[in-house]
Amino acid sequence: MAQQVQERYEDSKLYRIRHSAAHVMARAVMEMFPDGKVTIGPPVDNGFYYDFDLPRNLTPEDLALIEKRMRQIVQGKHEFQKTVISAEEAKKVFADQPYKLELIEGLEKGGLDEYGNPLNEKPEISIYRHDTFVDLCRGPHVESTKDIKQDAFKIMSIAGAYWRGDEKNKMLQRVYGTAWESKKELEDYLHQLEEAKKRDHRKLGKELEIFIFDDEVGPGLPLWLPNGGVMIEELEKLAKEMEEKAGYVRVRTPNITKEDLFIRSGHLPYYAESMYPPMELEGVKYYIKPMNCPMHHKIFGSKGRSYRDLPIRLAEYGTCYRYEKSGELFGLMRVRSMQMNDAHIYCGEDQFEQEFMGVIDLYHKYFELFGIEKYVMRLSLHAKQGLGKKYVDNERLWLKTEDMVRRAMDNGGVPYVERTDEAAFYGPKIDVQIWSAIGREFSLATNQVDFAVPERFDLKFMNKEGADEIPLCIHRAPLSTHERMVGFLLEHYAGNFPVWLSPEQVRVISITDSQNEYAENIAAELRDNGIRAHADISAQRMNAKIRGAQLMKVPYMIVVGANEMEANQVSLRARDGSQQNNISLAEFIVRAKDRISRRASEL
RNA sequence: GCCACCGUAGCUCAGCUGGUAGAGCAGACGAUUCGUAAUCGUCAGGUCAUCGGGUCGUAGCCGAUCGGUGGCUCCA
Repeated sequence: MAQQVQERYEDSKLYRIRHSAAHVMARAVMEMFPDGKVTIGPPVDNGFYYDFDLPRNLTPEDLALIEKRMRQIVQGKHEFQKTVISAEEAKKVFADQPYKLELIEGLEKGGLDEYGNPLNEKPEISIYRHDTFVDLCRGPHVESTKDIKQDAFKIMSIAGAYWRGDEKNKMLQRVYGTAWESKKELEDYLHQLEEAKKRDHRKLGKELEIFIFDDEVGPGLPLWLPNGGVMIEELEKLAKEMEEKAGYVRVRTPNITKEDLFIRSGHLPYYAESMYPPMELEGVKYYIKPMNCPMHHKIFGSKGRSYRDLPIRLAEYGTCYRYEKSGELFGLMRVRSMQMNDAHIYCGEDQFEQEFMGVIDLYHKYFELFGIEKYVMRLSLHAKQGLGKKYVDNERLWLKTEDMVRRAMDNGGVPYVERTDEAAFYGPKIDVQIWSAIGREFSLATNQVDFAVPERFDLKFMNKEGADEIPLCIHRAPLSTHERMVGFLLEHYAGNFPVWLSPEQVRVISITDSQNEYAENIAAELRDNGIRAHADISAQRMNAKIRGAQLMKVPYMIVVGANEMEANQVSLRARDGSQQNNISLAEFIVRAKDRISRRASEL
């Protein structure tokens, strides 16, 4: 049976509605600011935006007025009319619009699109008109403004954005809007945004007492609270088990190192901006490490290696510090201090595919365990214009290693998308892209090929022919950093962690204080069995205790009253509200231990 | 780093256009001894982010700094 082909967003009616709504918005804004300059206004996920260069900053009141005016405009039922014109004509139409003139130049000269990226062929130049407003635009649009439902769009926010996405350019004002086919869809979307806010890891992290930030410690430097500490311990335990099975060995390396190491690695010229500045002692500069690789390279190079020893897989949960710009920080997802689920695999070229796919396999095991389904594997490639700047200047090796990765993924039948200009400076990589609750995209895990740095470290092994050979290095971090992973898991589970990951696994609740001692004994016995439990013997009523445990999303509540104590039993209430009354503690322990040992998702 | 917005008790928030602060929860204490998501009462808690300025006077005005939020740029 033929599989139904999903319509591309670019071909959908929704896309045309949003693109057209952007034009209508631009018209409303230009009415307010006749001297304002327009730039571009494309559809995006869930909506659209338009970038303006205006004589003054827009205010929230302005946005309300713009939205109101847009409603009037769409009701005018103006047709969108396309006209193909020459570059000369276009320049006349947009004579007082410098940004449009720049775009026309780009189109005319050799095909640059609106973001300044090269196009394969010289495109035609077209303009779209609705009523009084004309915009340089390749379309497509809806037929008439009446296709934009006046109650199915909303202006969302105002933000700064650089012209053509380059921070050297002027900052424009970007107005974001959302538009849908019906009022219902808009309402659903807005509701969904509200729901997403509830599972924002920054909110949950505070409520569940996972981590905090403190002004005196500094931005981007999370303090892990006891509950967060437990999760980290569990994640490390998981990683160590999995890596041991997969043939990794563990190493440990210092947090600071002499400047020389990063000069040799090549990180300093590429990476200095993201590093904390050096400290100088007795004439020697030391840096806090932003990554562990160079030290692992030193360990590999610390003795002679034979092809018989390869692959060598060095693993470490290394603590790194990166000076991310202040505006880039974002809860736990983007921090300045982090612990990476790091490892470096040194192998020969003939072993590459197996090792690389071994890592991908590890990813899949983790994702299955966590039930992670919404992610995209991205093959991140170099860009020619970045050679010698962002990327090591060796095009031949770039193309070769990119092809090796592509082939390995294809042979493994693993779906992925390709993106240029996203590689590491030393080689291509597979990034696992995920989205935070509020919709921001992040690379969770990464699997990178390094064809450049081993040579700089003079790493070698003796091959079968008795000759020195430079190994390839695979950098990988399937469990990301503790920071990003915990942030992601908070949102993924909305704080309802599986039992093995839950900071507090069991809360024992006494109904009256006659059962307090019984409750404490039960908690102690659970702890003897390796289960994280404590008794709530506060003077609150049982209902309040249960509420407290539910709010902290404790998976199991053991309730004990006079009946249970009399019969030497317990009653179980799980986080999902299910109950199992008057069972033996031993029976519960079997259940809890089963879930924990299997790292099961069910309660 | 850039643009915009925000910063009031541990937390969530109220405080109209300036007349020197209030609630709920949490906490302490007391009472209550209770069957699956909040028992009642009392008390304690803030130099309204910080610093400077304007004003007879401000938590509400202006400026700077620090921190946060939404984007941009950048990234695990």
